[in-house]
Amino acid sequence: MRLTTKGRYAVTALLDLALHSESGPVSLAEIAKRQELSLSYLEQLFVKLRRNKLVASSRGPGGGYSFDRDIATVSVAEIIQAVDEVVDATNCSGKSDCHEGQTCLTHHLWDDLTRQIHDFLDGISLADLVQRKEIQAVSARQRHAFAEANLEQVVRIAASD
Amino acid sequence: MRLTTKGRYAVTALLDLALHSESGPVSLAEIAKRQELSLSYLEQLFVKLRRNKLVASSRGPGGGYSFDRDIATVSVAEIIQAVDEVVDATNCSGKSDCHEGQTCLTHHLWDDLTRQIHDFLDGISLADLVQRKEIQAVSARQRHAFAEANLEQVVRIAASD
DNA sequence: TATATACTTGACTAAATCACTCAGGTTTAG
DNA sequence: CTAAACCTGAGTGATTTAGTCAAGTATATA
Repeated sequence: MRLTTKGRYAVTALLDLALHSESGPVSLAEIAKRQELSLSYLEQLFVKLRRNKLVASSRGPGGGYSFDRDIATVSVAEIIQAVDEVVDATNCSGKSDCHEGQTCLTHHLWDDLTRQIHDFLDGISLADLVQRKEIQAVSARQRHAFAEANLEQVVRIAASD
Repeated sequence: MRLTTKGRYAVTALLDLALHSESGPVSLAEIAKRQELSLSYLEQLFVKLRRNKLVASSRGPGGGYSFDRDIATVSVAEIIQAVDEVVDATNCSGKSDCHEGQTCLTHHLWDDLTRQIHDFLDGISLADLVQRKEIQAVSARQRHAFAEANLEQVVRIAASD
């Protein structure tokens, strides 16, 4: 289990998708704007998420991404693994012949830690996150900010006429 | 809590030190040879370990490193923090203003994870590791290999006369 | 059917980090 | 005095990160 911003972005993006998927597919452009992530980078991540059957895509106007499964079955661990490829990497690159063809002194320790992290993240689903109060609070604030930005734009367009 | 080979090396080196510190200070050269780590790299790590009062050094011939404290009070978490400097880094670089001056959607999740990892590693001391059967087994094998290598060298020197 | 929207893919890259090496020190026991 | 051992800082090649850029393809809707 590797922990980089790539995995964090993927979790954030899918959580955003979960929070806005009531009314049909959500475009990456929307997610990118709301979560302040690069659109091109999101595209890369969603290729992997789609290949791992976490999301489904629909093309054309009004298209976007939607979930392929019940979000209660999608764990954070699965999302991170989908985008990060290398599953292990906390210990001696997964193999146990890390020291002179033998296991190294602290091999078991890193193995235990990897398991610990995995179990923690595997126990949290997107549905769990959607329920969380802090996340609902942040999401509400984002909706508000987004609506304001839209309004501003409408005003600007009206003024330019 | 950042997890790199640097931290892993530090833990391995200190564990090796713990396993061989009965008879006075242990030189980095010994540790480097036994654990197959670069001596110069170990030197860098031990500067930080010493500054963080985890070990004490004695210079000159017969010198080396020894523990400054009871190894039951030295946790794995502390060792990693000593060499890795940046304590956080699993979440939004430690601050909570990660998104438009506000906390980002998944901020709490990464906070929780960081705490989880820290607590796990903080609950394991060097004394705990020394007690572990797997570690004693690996250590015994290393002692054996080391003794053999020494014998070989003695034979080679004797032959070159 | 035209066209704009949105997904899809692959190549490329600047910057940062990692995992060291190298070249010199300084201290001190024997 | 000298060799063993710690101490320090600068440098470096390889890899990874976090993207950008460019050029597509598919399709809903007008």
